Amino acid sequence: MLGQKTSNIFIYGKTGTGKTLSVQHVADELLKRSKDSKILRVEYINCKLKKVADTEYRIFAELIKKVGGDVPATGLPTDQVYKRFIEIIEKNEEKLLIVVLDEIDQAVKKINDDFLYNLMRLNSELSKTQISIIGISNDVKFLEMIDPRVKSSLSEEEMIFNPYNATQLQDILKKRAEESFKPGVVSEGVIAKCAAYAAREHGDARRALDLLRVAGEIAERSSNPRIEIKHIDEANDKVERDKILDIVEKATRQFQLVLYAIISLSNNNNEGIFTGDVYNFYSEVCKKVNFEILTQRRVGDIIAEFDMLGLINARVISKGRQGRTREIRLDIPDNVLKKSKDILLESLGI
DNA sequence: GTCAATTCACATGAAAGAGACCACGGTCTAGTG
DNA sequence: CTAGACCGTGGTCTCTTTCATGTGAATTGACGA
Repeated sequence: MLGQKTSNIFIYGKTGTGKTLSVQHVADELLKRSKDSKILRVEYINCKLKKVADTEYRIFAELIKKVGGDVPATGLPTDQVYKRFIEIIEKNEEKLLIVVLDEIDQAVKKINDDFLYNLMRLNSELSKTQISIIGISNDVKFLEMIDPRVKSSLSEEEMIFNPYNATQLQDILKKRAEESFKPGVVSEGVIAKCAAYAAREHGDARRALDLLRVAGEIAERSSNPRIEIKHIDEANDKVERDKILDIVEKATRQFQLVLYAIISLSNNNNEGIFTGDVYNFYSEVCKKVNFEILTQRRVGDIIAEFDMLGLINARVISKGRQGRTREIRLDIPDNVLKKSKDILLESLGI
């Protein structure tokens, strides 16, 4: 294996299907087998994390940090960072560096695919070290949107991870339950229910485990010795609720203003509301609380982001002569709505 | 009645600016011998 | 003379604006039956 040219690998699979875990496991095994740590090095980077690796600069900066260099968070020209990376790699003298890029599709979407090309091209500039890339993506169409040159070399080897089905999820959950709960705490039915919830979310094992954990916490708090099905339901609610409230709370002022407008409008109107309505209401509120009014262009983007986050459901429709617009429907469950609104009111000082 | 052109109200893209943050190198200043 | 403070320049990043172009169907108006 060593000494030969290594392939790049491209892995595809939905979230929670064990891609990351498998890669990490394989990496560990490889490291174990190469007794001399000077030969091989594996670095893992999650491209989705904001503030860590969502630009070319930051990806290289992160890589440098991982291989033992130091680089400022900003201020250097990108090619400088690039050069520094090469220097450090050469100095380290490992034979092979495996770079795992998790959620690589996110990075390419945000930046462009040039950085991938640069990364591949690095091999020709390095004399002692070889770099091999493992790209992990949960978007199949990802390969279609990148540069053909990059595509062919990235997908030298491809692997696909299929979502877990309910039975497999049950197995995973059972194993985990044995490890972390005393026998008898978790019943068969509870696990089935848990698995069913997660299977609905395209077989996300992480979510299933989360659910079980939270349900355990809930049961414990109500000093119930056993986890029951209702706890799973509660846990599902809670996980969902926390996710939403977290988004609402952490959003910037302008996002909160737009969301407030949407919530207010959908209060007295069950039918869909439109971008124009939202913008008007939003402007009014801005005037009232003395905030700068953003352009409609920007507000449109903000609405689109809420759609991505799942707080609203926005569909582009054409109303014929009345133009094209988004039809927006709030997608926050009732039991969270009030709390969300309270947070907004307080944060905006209305 | 039918059909193509028109029109609306935005969506969507691209480019560029403002302001925050930061590194680097040069210059100035104060303390030291 | 030298270490540290202080500046100016040039870079990135995020959020935003400006300008430009795209778009799907209701509406309109011309046309032919």
